[in-house]
Amino acid sequence: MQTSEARIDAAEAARTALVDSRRRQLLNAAARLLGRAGSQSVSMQNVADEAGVSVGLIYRYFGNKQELVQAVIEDVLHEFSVRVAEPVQDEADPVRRIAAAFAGYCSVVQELRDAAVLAYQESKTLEPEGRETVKDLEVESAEPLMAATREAIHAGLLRDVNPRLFAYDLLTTAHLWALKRWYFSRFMTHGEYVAQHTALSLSSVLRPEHRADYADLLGPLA
Amino acid sequence: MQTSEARIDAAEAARTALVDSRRRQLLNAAARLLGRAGSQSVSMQNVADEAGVSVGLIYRYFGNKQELVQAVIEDVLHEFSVRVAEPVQDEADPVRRIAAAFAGYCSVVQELRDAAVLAYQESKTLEPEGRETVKDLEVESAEPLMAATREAIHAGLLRDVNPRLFAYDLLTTAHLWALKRWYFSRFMTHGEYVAQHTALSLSSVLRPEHRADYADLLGPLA
Amino acid sequence: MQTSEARIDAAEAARTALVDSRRRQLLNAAARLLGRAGSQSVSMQNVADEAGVSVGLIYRYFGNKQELVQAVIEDVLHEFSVRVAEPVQDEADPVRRIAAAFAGYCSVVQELRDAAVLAYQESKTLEPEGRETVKDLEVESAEPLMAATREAIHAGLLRDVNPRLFAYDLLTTAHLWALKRWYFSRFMTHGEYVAQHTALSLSSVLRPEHRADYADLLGPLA
Amino acid sequence: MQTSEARIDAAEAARTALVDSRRRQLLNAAARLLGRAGSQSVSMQNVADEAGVSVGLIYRYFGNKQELVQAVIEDVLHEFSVRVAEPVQDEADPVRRIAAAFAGYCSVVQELRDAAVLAYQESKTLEPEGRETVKDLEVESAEPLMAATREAIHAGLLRDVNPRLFAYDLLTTAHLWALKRWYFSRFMTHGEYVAQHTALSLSSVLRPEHRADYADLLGPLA
DNA sequence: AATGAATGAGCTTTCATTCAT
DNA sequence: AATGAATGAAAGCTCATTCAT
Repeated sequence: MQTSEARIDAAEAARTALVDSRRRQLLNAAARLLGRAGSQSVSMQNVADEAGVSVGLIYRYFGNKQELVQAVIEDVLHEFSVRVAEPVQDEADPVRRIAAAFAGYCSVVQELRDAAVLAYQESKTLEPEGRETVKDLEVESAEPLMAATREAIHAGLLRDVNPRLFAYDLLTTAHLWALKRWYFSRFMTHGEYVAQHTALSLSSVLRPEHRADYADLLGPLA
Repeated sequence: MQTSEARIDAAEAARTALVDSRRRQLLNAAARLLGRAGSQSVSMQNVADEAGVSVGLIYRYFGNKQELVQAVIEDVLHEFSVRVAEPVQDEADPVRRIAAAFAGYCSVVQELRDAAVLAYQESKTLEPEGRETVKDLEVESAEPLMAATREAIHAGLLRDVNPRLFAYDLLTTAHLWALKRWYFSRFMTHGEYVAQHTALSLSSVLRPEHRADYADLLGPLA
Repeated sequence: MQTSEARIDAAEAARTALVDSRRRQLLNAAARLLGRAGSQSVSMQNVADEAGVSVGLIYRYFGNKQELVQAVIEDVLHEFSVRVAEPVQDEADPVRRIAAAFAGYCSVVQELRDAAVLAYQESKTLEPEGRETVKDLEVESAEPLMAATREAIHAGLLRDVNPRLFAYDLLTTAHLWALKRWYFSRFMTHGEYVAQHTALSLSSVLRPEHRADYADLLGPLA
Repeated sequence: MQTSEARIDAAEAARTALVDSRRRQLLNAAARLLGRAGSQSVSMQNVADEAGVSVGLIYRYFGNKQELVQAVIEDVLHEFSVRVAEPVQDEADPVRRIAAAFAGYCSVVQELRDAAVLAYQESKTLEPEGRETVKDLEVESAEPLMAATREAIHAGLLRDVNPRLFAYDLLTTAHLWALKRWYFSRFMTHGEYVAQHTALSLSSVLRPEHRADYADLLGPLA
């Protein structure tokens, strides 16, 4: 038997769930629109049409357009963090964990290409506060890489490199495929892009005595 | 004593000079604003105000807003190409030429900070044709680096790396300071950013037998 | 009792009715202004003010200014066709039907004065496609007159005149009151204008042996 | 030997001549523009370009755009009056003089088509005062026809028709070819248009006893 | 909760007009 | 007398936002 509070809680929960699903519906519609027609085409009317609701309804879930755009970006970055955490867990060797994390970033970028470019294009239009949040999320998404790097250095596998620098370079290298695909795709596939950047990065910091252990990752640079 | 033709030529020259200086004035004003905010947030009225002229005047020098944005971007990229060519010439050693070219890119980026971000943020908003021109200019600006890289490989100083990949990575690393300064400046100066990336890049491709020759460039990674 | 479908249909119908009344409101406001001044001198703001709505609203009902002007003209011409068809039906005698049709045109012109001038003044400013539609509508509105004329000729009442020429002359004569009222009203009323042109037109083509039958229409020319 | 006043007069005359030729140059340029690209295209810049002078210069000869447009229209109407007076003089018979005047109007209309339409299209945009002048010029151009009509009536050749009505009808019939050529040219040439309207008009007012004398003008209606 | 008609500020662009040269 | 660079008001149009239903 339900107490009155429990009933209220249940109702509360139901409402929250509804709100969340509406927000999700709208965020997805906006993301779809961005991917299909670019950020130019994101008008409130277009988002409403794409989501199959009315313009007015959007304002029940987002205070204004700014907030919606902000939410879309944060949503994408969140997706990033989540999807990158997985492939890293299985790997015991810290160097191989670096490679796995980088590969993870790259595969998410490849999949969310258009959305990933968004952060670079729209960040200027955000409120300072929102911009900070976006930056925080980006830094956060580099965490797994940074942890693995620190560990690898500590284990004496890598030279004494600044982990924040090294990790962020790898993160941006992953992003770079989205921004500069037009160039790199002229002479290499995304797979080659990932492999060769893995090799170059590790080659720059792997201590000579351990290079042989990671010949498979270094490829021709071994 | 002036002939009548000489007088006409002089008048022509004066007008051309005036036109050029006006274009420059407008390009600079627009670049300042576009660097600060995206082109979506910059109105022609804003540009006019920033340049201290009337809206109407802009249209005497640029057909429409699109053309103005395009011209600003091309102008920045041109500046890039020009300013980067110099520091490279003096260096005979191809590896040191790579370092010099990278340092050159980095110093131009540092100086034109806001403008340098433009190409990344606005290129998606350009007309396809204009986009191609921008891409061509960007690729062109990587030429000195690519030439030095090829030479260094040919001289047996570097491992067998893809020069297009290696050179473009360096180019984008230089650009990256403009995009991610907010992060890197938390723990390093621009000078350190340049030095450490020079070291990392060379470290990844320098053949072991030549590392000693470039200890000054490799720093702690030597 | 209403079924759910019936309720939806009712809502649909209500919306359609609202849309129609809005369109009408805007068309009337625009027609009033366009009749007074040319479309070049009439701004969308003017139309909005005249209709008592906002500029933005006009664009919900008409894609752009061109479309609005086009719609106003077509609306007037449609009104013409509709209002002219009536007075003709009752008349059995084809000659008297010509006179009735002409009188009909003239009375509509008199009533829609300003609007009637529109087609003459704006047709050159329309898109080619729209211009064709306007021409078609104008030709269509001459149909009743042309039919009556053909019949009268076939009945041997009129000389062998080109019906397309004769009918169109009458149509434009009716329109002409709107264009040249400033002149004709100096020395005659609209009623006299109609009577005397009826007389002149019939006088030019009535076979001598039937003139006496239509002395009432020929007046002093009998 | 010149007196001082004579010298001043001569200078005055020279200046007046220069002013006139400049005005002419500009009016012709504007008329050419109208004929080629429609009234939409008449901007001060376009007129200046067409005339091969600067925009500023136009304002030395016309106070503003309004005045220029007005002058163009008046110029065309003046041309009308002048060119119509000639063919009438040779004809002694007043009925044939009517036909000659009508033919004269028609041929001028045919030649100045685009310019003739102008009066109908732009008159709404003129100042009230200018509009009056245009009307006066139009009435004036009907003078020869009216005189001939009066004479023909007085000579007992025509029925007792209102000469102002009859003459103006003919004048507008001439104009009508410019406005409705798109229709009439479907089934007749301009020559046939003139001949058949001459026949119709005369047929409506010629006294029966004189029809035979003008069988050549009446054609099939004889 | 949901709709979408209505608003109006703000954008890009044009062009008549001025005025220093 | 002649130029044309410069101005800025005003146009057409868009779209974030509101609110009666």
